[in-house]
Amino acid sequence: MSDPFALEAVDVALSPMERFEEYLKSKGKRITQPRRILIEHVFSHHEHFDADGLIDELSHHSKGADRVSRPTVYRTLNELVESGLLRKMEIGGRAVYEHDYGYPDHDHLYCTQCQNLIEFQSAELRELRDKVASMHNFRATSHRFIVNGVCEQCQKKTRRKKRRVDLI
Amino acid sequence: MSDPFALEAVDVALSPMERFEEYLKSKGKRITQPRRILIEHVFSHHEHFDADGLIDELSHHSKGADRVSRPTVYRTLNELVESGLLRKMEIGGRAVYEHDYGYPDHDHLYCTQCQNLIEFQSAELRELRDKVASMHNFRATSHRFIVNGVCEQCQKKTRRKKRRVDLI
DNA sequence: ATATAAGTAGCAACTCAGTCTCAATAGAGC
DNA sequence: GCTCTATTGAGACTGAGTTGCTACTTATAT
Repeated sequence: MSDPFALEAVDVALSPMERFEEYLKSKGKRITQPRRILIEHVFSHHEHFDADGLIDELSHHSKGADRVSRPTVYRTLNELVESGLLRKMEIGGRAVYEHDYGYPDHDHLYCTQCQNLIEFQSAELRELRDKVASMHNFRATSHRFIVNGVCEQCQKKTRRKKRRVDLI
Repeated sequence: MSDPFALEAVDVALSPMERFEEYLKSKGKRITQPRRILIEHVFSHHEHFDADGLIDELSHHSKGADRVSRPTVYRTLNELVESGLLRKMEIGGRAVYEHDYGYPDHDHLYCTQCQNLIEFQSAELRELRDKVASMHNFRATSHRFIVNGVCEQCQKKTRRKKRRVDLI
């Protein structure tokens, strides 16, 4: 049973690794082992993630060759955001990252119960944003729209719990 | 020359102080001097502010009677958010507060150049939010919409600077 | 291949916002 | 005023993220 709202990846000419190499070269930076490990890791699955998780996986629980230190995880995440490969957002005072390169623009529903992020796309939102911006002579470059609430599953769980309580 | 988009305050039965007292009583909490000082201070002007500013004004540069300690500033801010008097948001990894009680719902344009927040209201946004939410069987309770970009004044400044450079 | 120069990794120390502990104090109700 | 309990303030602490520094890689020239 597939999610009818799941977002499709966008076709891109270069792999994330290649794009990152372009970026590094353009900045006179070097393609190093830790940077390779990190980007490989980050683009091997498509979930939202935070620095802490990466540090756990790459720094704490890692044996020799593919270990990356804490500062380097942070440094490289910043470079990935800077280069447009990742998008960073703050949710509940916590930095969360997601793929940007090769992934369509979208916004999020945030379930305050299970902390899950649900993605959605809306052309109308973009239009609305640009309309409001132009009304204020504001040159919009990006936006962050997060809807807080309770997702379908958590609503069901809560209802079930309530019913159970009612029986007592 | 007044801002044609300035938001109007909403009429409310109780003053912020009175509302806060209601809240405190309902929670078995006490109406103390530091809490009074803080809320008085916070509702005496209508800008966006952060904990740091309050600490500066009330904790560092304050003489005797209306001094409030750093932990108490943080504690009370949380209570003010909890009680619905203030709204908290994260911008650039930094917590920013604004009046909620007696102030209409709105969202923000954030100028990445001068760090200013411009408020705007949009009924359409609310409708759009609820439409998207219901499409996902999501029960929306609130949202945060921040448009990043450059405000009118900063655009002018930048253009001027560019022109100056062009002359060289 | 090899030397060389410059960028980078890792460590540990640091910063900064926010929280916690705890002893002393001050509200609220009697 | 007295008592009980919430609260304050000081300082210690936490956790995310950053920085200074030295040893090490990487890129490039030799």
